[in-house]
Formats: sequence, C-alpha cells, structure tokens
Amino acid sequence: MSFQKAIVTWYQINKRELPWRSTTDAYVIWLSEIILQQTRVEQGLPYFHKFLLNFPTVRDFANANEDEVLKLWQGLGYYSRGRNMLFTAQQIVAEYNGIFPVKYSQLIKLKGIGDYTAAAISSFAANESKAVVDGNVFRVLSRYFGINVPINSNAGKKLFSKLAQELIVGQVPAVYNQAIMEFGALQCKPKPGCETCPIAQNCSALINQQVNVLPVKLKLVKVKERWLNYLVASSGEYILIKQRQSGDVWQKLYDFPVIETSRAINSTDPHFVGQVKALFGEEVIIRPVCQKRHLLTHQIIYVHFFVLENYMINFNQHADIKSVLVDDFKSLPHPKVISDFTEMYL
DNA sequence: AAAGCGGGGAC
DNA sequence: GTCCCAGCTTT
Repeated sequence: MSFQKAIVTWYQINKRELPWRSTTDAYVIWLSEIILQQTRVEQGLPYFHKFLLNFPTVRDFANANEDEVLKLWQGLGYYSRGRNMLFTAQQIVAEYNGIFPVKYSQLIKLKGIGDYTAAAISSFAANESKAVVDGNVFRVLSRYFGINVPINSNAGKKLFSKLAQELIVGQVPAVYNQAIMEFGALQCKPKPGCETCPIAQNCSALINQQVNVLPVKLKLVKVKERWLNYLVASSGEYILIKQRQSGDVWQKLYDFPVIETSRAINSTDPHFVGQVKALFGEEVIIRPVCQKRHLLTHQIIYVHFFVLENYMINFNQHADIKSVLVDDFKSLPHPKVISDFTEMYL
C-alpha cells in the first residue's frame, strides 16, 4: 500500500470530529486556520466558536474595531494574528465584495496568510491540489523518508515542500492534507506511538533508529530576561493606563505605566524611586503588591506590580497615559499577566 | 538567514 | 526544566 493510501485509510478510522472539517466555507476555514497557527487544537477550539458566534460572516468581522478583536483574542497569544485578520477581513469586503477567495494565488497575497495557510484554505475549501507543510507534516515526512535536512533551514523548507507537493498528486487534496496533519498530531507525535503505527514497516526513521533525532531543527532561541515594574495608579473609580506600541511584545494591548529595569528592584531602589517621582510627583508613595514570572518563547519577564498613592500626573507631558474607569479598563484587551492581576486586585 | 512574536500542554 | 503546537512578518 502506498504511503498516501495508508495515511488516508488511517485517517478515516482515527480522525477527530472538528467543526472546521464539516464546512467548505472559506471564511470559516480561514478563521480556524489563523487561530490554529502555532496553537494546539484544544486551545484554539473555544476561540473558534467565540469568533464565529461574534462574527458569523467576514462582513461582520470587517465591521469590528481593533479593541474588540483583540479582546476576543485575549489569552491566545501572537496577537498580530488578530490584527492581521481585521485588516484582511476589511480587504475582502472592499476588494472581493465580501466573498472570501479560495485560490492559492489570491490567498497568498493576503496579510497573515503564508504558504501553509494558503494551501490549507485552497485545498479544504476548493480541493486545489496544494500540499500543506506544517509542523506535523515536517515530522511525518522527515521520519518516514529519513530526511535529516533541518526543517527550519531554507533548503529544508524547499525540500519538504517539493516532496509534499509530489505526494499529493493523485490524492483528494482536502482529505489527504487533513489526513497527514492528523496523522502527525495523533500518531507520529514528537513522542510517537510506533508500536501501533500502520506504516512502521516502511518507516526509515524506525528502521534506522532515528525516530528520536528526526526531524532535525536548527539552533535554540536564546531567552532574554527582563524586568517590568508596573505602576498601578487608581483612585478606586479611575485608573491610569497605557496602550502598548509597536516594537515590543503585546503590541496594541493595554496595560499600566511601566518602568523597565535590567535587574530586579524593590520599592526603595533610588533610581527606580527617582523615575517614579519624575512621573508622579515627589509625594508619591510606592507600595509593592505582587510579583510573578511570565514566560514567553523568547523572554522571561519578571513582572512586579506597585500600587501608587498620593500620585500626581501631568497629562500634557504624558499623552500616552490615560485615565479611564476601572470597569472600562477591564473591558479592554490585556496581556495575560495583566488580566490575571486585574481579576485578582481590581 | 535570523530574529521577533504568546500562551499552554505533554513529558 | 525541554520541546513544540494546522506559522507569519520583519529585518
């Protein structure tokens, strides 16, 4: 039996029932594919339902504002996905009359859609013969065919794309693409179940004892440490907030005035106190409240929260800081570490 | 080619 | 702790 036939047969028996598999609506598929980028199915599923409920059509999505989209996206991470979706939804309405394109050549031009997502939407919505190459496919192909070219090198991306595209010829694209990804997600996992694998007898990695070294991936990311000291200034009814700008994590999300330091500090650190007083006046009182370690892929962020009392602020000199009702602040989109704090202390 | 971008689950 | 998830964009 061919590799492809075995994969598809395995899929028919073992596949999960997932909501985006029972539609050919390109908008719905797009929604699911963007949400699932670098995101596990279980984590993305509730967001998929939430977005579809709030935005049943691409026109509904296009009519949203950015805060609304990011609030729905809150907690899912990689927030540029949400911002790009709004941009693309508006483009679909403006340039495609609200009809979501299904051709790979059109999809690839849209913001937030790369090779993988264009192949996924075009194959699932219109059976275009474009092979998906995601983390699952890299793993399955590298093991089965014994390919040790690094999957995150340019040569590797080219090689695996070419191989995947050759393998899809003669298959039903929508089914085969789903099948090979599902096979990677459930059977040929990072820690695979070779004992029950239907193609084990032809698997190069298993035969050559390479299962635990394939796929090969280049270099580990070096993690940067940073210290964010948040200044919580609230009258009880109002609170001072900022919107995060580009060039850093959590772009466009809302948090508090913050002083970043290169090491841990406490509320009496002279340099820190000086900066706080420059912002909030000489009479300000700084009271430490809590601290937590927040982990991102590339950063370890030590977050300290300091509540301020007796503070004063000149909004003319600090146009980026705004005073809003606490309840209004809560309804804005926040990084996880801020929404956790807010729920606990505000 | 390399770096930046979240949060969470499995082990 | 490590690895990695239905990746994309920017430099």
